[in-house]
Amino acid sequence: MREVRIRDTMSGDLLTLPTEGEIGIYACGPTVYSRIHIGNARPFVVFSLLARFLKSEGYPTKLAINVTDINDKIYSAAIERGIPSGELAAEMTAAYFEDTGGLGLGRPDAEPLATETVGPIVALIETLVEEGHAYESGGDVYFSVRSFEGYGKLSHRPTEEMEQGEGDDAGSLKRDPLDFALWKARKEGEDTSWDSPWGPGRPGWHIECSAMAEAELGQPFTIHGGGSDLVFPHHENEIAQSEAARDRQFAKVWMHNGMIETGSEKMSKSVGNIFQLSEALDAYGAETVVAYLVSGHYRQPLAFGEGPLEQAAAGNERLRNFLRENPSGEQPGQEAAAAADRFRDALADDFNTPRAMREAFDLVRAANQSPDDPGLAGSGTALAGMLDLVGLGSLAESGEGGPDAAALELLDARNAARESKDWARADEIRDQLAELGWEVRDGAEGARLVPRG
RNA sequence: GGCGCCUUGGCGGAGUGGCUACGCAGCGGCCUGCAAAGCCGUUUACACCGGUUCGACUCCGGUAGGCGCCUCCA
Repeated sequence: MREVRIRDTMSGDLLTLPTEGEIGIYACGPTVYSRIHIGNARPFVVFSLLARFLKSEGYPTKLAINVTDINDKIYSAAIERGIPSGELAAEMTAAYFEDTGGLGLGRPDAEPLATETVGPIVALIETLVEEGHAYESGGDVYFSVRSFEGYGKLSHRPTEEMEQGEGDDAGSLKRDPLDFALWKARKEGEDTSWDSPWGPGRPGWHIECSAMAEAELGQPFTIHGGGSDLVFPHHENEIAQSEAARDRQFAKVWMHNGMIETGSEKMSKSVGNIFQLSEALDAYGAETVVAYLVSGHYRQPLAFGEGPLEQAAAGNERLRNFLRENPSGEQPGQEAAAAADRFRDALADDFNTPRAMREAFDLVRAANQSPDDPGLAGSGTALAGMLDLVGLGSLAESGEGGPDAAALELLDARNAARESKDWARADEIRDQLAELGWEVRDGAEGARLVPRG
């Protein structure tokens, strides 16, 4: 079990994860009012792979990624579509599962829905009201920011000059412009609501995550993650709610991923420069999308575009070529095993996936240089294991079956042509094989067929 | 205005006070009947100006440009 360190947003320090007890990870998932874009996919991939790595290191780990299916945006999007908001949310939740499923990384250990956590949410708000951290006002309930001393400690903001809201006109019901809604009374045109001690309504943004995180992981839990754009106000407010209510720490480590950018601008629905995950998967495939996402350090912004995606695909091809020639099976020699160790070391050091990938590529080059080096024996086995950690294990799979009879017949014919040095005929057959989707590679041990990229 | 971050070779993107990141692309070469794959070499990368230092891309200060959050946002 390696010592794993993660950069903590609150302290700015690299914190070592505890080696005792369960590692609980809560990552903020999407608000389901539309299909998710590639930027939304980043935290899903980062935290899924982090959990995978921790489990492989022997850490008991539980990853929870929520679905926020109650939100103003859902109401407005449903009205626009002319369908019930519950229907829209259910549809987009299903689309989210399908889109993220397409990444081939499996599911998180828990995927709670806000609509299924209303009971704990109401209970949490009641506690806050009882403790004097929240107050009812016209059917709404607001969190009293000034009642929580630590407010601002995550985002490092002075409470002066802060105001917040969800863009509605509820401000007049607040005692203080800093306060934010925990519960919102049902309004005209809203077709879903839940009963509460304050009348029918629904949870505000933020409170659902406090409730779901605690329900799934307890409090405190180890890592709370999400996009860096959630630091304020979302995560700041989660801390305020949970710590004010329970009087103990909420999460030990705050881990935030950087934004995906197009033309140095954040990909955002409001900017209109979005690229849906499903589109990226359709156009490039899961392996390319995952390789692209692990090509940069999770905390840094990552440039998006055709170039980066195609480069990721080309890099994958290099790895795939190697794995084709060096299938898994043989035990890794000393140097191959050392490369795998360094790969894991890089992941243990603030989950540095690009540095880990360097180890993968370095191993490929070394093994290609010295195919007979006993220390590098079993490099294919080592590499496949490394890549599996970052969701690219499928590169080691041979794909859908070998060449069919027709292709093999052509290959035989070409071999015969080459035998008699009939190069024109051989090249002609090579073209025919290309049309069937096979690329011919002549090697020392004869010609072989490889699926064309 | 407040808080924070960034600026690396054609592109993407790590990293370190002195030692090749890596990948992609280009160019030259090796191998090959020709290709492909692979290997080798290659275009002296660290925004700018000062400072600290024996030595800075890597620390400090400033300049320019860019970005994020402060309102919904992964």
